[in-house]
Amino acid sequence: MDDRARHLLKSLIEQHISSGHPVGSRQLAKDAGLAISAATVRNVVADLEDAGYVVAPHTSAGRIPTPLGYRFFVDSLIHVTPLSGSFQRMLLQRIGAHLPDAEEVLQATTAMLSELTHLVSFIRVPKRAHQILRHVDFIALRENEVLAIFVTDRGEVENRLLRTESPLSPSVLTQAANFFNASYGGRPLQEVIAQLEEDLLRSRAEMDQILRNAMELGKEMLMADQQGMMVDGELQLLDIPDLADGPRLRELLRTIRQKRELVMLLDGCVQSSSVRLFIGGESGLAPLSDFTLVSAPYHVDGEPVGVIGVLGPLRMPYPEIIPLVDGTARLLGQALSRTSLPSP
Amino acid sequence: MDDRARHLLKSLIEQHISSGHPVGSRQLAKDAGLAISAATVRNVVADLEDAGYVVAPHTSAGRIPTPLGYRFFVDSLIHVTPLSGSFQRMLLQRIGAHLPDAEEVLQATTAMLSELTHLVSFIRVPKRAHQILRHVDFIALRENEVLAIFVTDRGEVENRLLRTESPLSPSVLTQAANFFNASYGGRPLQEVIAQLEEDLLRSRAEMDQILRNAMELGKEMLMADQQGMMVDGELQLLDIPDLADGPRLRELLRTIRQKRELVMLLDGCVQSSSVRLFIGGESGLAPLSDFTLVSAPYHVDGEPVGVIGVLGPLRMPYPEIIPLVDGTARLLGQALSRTSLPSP
DNA sequence: AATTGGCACTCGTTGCGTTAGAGTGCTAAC
DNA sequence: GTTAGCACTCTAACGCAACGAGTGCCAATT
Repeated sequence: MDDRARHLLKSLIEQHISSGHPVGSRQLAKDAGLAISAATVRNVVADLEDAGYVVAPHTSAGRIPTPLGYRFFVDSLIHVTPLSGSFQRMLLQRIGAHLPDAEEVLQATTAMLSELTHLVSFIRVPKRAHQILRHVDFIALRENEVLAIFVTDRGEVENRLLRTESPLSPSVLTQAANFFNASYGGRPLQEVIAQLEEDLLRSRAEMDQILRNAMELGKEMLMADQQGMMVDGELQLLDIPDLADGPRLRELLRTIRQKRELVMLLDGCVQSSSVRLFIGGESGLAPLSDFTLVSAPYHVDGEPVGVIGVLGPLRMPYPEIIPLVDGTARLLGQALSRTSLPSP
Repeated sequence: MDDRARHLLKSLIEQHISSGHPVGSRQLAKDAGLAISAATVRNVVADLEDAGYVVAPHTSAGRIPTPLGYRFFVDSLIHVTPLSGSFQRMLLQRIGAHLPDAEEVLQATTAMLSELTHLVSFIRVPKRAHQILRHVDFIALRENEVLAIFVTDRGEVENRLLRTESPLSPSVLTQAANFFNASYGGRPLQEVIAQLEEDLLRSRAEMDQILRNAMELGKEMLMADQQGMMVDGELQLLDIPDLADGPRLRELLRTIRQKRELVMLLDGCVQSSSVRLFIGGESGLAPLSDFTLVSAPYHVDGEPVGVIGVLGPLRMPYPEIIPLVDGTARLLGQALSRTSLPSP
């Protein structure tokens, strides 16, 4: 493909992104800024169609980009410019306003991303496997109910009500908690679970029951990761005039709701070095085939722990969206990292 | 209004609820089961229109009920039959499956209600004011960060990261927690807050800082009540063919999102003796004027603590919806009450 | 060999008149 | 008080023609 064709394809896609309509040869010739007639444009565009980058919705209409066309566009036709320093500072301020509560930070970040992009945004929550178990508590609530509380070094708290077969006295519970803290405290959650599993096989002490329950709670905490995803801005989807309602939108919303598939998709991006796009059917998920997903992993203390992203129509302003998602991911990681806390 | 008119109005509304179309005199005469001609029906319906119970969308169409018509319908034309025992047992089983975790119970209940009614459902979460503070913990996470954890007798846990000005040793924190538990434990949250406020004025001890923070956490727990609402089934709104998209739907979704107004509305129903309906504009909230809200308070241990409800188009199957909401409220209260727990 | 203007052709969109049907209100008869 | 009949109204659906945007192709031009 020669230079002129690339330029025309770029111009065509840009026009279609901003107008939403199919782009005709006449308009394209005018807007591309080339000293070229509409007829010549037609020839070139016909080649682009043969190559699969654009299609005509019907015989006598202009062309619109195919997913392949968008892919080529983002890969080879545009170069994204990083966010300006002042803009970054603004975002960071907005994200960081909710420190030190990590959950609130995540919520604020999705809300912000959705607002800035006018798209649905989501965050794959940070993995907990490497968080360190800081504290465990067993609290007697009523006769046969014990509340188990796990606290990690990042301030995440998970709790669960346990039913016990026989009433346990507060002193037994305190003892159990002390033992627990001594044995398992200060170690990564993942290790704790493994250790618990092993210990349970060996010992058959009277604490079995509470140990077992605690282990399950620990497992649940890790398990929660497997469906930990925050979504914001679903309403933005209703504002897309193109696919206004249609069954595809329904399908998409349901997919977002169910999370499972999306989470699997996102988890494949955690190790990516940078921003990553799934345009149209590239994700392999049927309900996404009319949409584009832009994702970027974020790192906490150097470890890639989660992914943020936005989801919208194929026709989205990529040159703005991509740096926004990328930048937000970096800033989020920065905000959540230990080093971000002001030293005393 | 005579008996026949009542019968016709009832029949008209039932037909419109099931078909969604305006109901004409011919159809109505046939379906009402009266030995009456269409012409007679026309006369009666004309009176009903004068009385404001029905309107004709345009000159040569049948009639559809007005909000006033629906109001009369639910007040005087139908009598709701309670849910069957076996059905109640089924629901209770589904609700209770998630005990003893109250939060999960609430979530399961909204999901169930939404699924059964095919409407948006929501729950005003139980008020915490009367819950008893069972346990407080202060945990040192890092240099200047302390995690405060409050536990109530119902197993609700709230936590918050506090920044302290100077590093606090674990022993100081333990001491603080012990003091806290001894002074304030076992009392209703509301009292705890009041007491804290008072104590803070008097003492100027070194614990001031942590006390103050703890008080704020306690306040936050109560405050959280003020916007505590769960929503499920927003997607159901998209299935309403009538107002398919339109700006009203958007407006409604936004209102649901913002919660504030809805929460205020619902709070007005906590003291109601039973199920309560807001048909059309009756709520005074403009975005609800094309919808009906059905709410019912639920009681925990005899105290009215929250409200559940559904939201849908004016044209909803009231004779099914009303007992469903009412029954679910009762069962939810039952599930959450202490007495529902199997005694040892 | 690439480019361009011209031209016939296609097809979606828009606007308009026509028709069919449903339903009403009214009146006169029962 | 009820009913049948009838003229009238209004919407929804359909068909049709005009319009215009856009294409593809060909022959002429550079």
